[in-house]
Amino acid sequence: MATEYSEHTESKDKQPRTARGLKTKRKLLDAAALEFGEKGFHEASITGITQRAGTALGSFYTYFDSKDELFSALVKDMSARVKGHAAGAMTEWQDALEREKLALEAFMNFAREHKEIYRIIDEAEFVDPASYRLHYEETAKRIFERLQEGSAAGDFRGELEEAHAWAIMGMNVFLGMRYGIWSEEKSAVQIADIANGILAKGIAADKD
Amino acid sequence: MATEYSEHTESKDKQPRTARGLKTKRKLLDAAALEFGEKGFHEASITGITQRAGTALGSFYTYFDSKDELFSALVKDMSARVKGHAAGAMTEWQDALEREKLALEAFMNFAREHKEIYRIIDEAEFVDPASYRLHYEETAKRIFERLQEGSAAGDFRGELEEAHAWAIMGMNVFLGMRYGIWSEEKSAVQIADIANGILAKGIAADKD
DNA sequence: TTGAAACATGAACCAACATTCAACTTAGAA
DNA sequence: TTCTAAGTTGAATGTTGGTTCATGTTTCAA
Repeated sequence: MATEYSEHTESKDKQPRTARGLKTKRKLLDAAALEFGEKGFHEASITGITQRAGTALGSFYTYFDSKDELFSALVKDMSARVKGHAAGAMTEWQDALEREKLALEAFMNFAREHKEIYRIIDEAEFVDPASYRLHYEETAKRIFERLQEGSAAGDFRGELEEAHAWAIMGMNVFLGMRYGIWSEEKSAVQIADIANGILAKGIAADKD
Repeated sequence: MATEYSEHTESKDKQPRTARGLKTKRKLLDAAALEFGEKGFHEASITGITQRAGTALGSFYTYFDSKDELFSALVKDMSARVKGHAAGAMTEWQDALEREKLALEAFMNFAREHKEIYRIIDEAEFVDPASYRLHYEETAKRIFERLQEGSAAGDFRGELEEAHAWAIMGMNVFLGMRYGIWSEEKSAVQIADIANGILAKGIAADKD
């Protein structure tokens, strides 16, 4: 199942104009996601990408201006995919706390199934810092909006601010790395429960 | 004030044997931290490093086998420095919760003062994954030990596990990036308070 | 059917470093 | 003072891999 890639920032005159061209470009994009995911940006080579895609080296430059531009396009697409996957998972929930649990659970599962996406976004910190920043700023903004809704609904306390969203995001990202990418010794649900416990009551001793 | 660098894993026959050699090596190490911090591993060049250090290109290879080996040495040293700084800040505290606040506050301040260290450790994920992993695994272990001490002292609840440490670490790292490296719109104390509030009571509404 | 625009191809080009090395200088022990 | 090991130097080497381009093939509208 081939993937849709967003086209926002690509140079105007490199869009495929025929069905054949479209297919080739898609093969290149999918191959690139694999190559970058496996080897990282600098170890990855255009040759490697075109070989995986089964096209000639030169064909790459029919659709992309440079290795960097391709990576950039990929980051933006991966970012959108993560976002989409999380949104799709947060449909049925009783209260704001449960919604956060679903968000983390979805993220964990997504990371496991698409380790290459995780790596590409992470590496953007160095290859395409603007996209990296944008990705996390938008993610934080989305979390913050959920927090505000939660406060309004009486599920969360009232004084939450942006930094709370960044804290939650950091939690999620690191748990995703450790228990999603590095090892799968615990289930996504188990991890989501632990994180949710922190959000629900912190880690301090019950004083009753 | 020149910095001490640990020597664990360096090749045997490259240690300086005179005061002059020691000084040159230190200049190279300090210059490398700057160069890598500013440009990142791949954009950084040996030429750039030796120029900053004010030595000849060839002198680099008197003390290091390769660019990778140097980076590796740097990561291990930075890791030790972060650890040391945090430890130094966590001396005076009343309860385990306050200790965690001090830890984050120290980390925030350290990140601000040494943005290049932050970047070097982060980039190790791709340049020297083993060191990256080790850095975070050891940090998590240290946090987990504090959590256990806190539980034993009755400050934290009892069922805390390793994943709680990873969650806290993720929180800290992301807050450090956003409010330490990217901008300083809030003070380290403000951020530490917010994170500590999460650890103390979570984000759920008070139900009384 | 046909012709021009799209697309495909891979050899060749080229610039950017990391690394080597042989000649030279300095340190410091005896 | 002398001599050898340690350290310094920067031009030259070599490799890697992104990018270009001239040539050949396919598509599809007219």
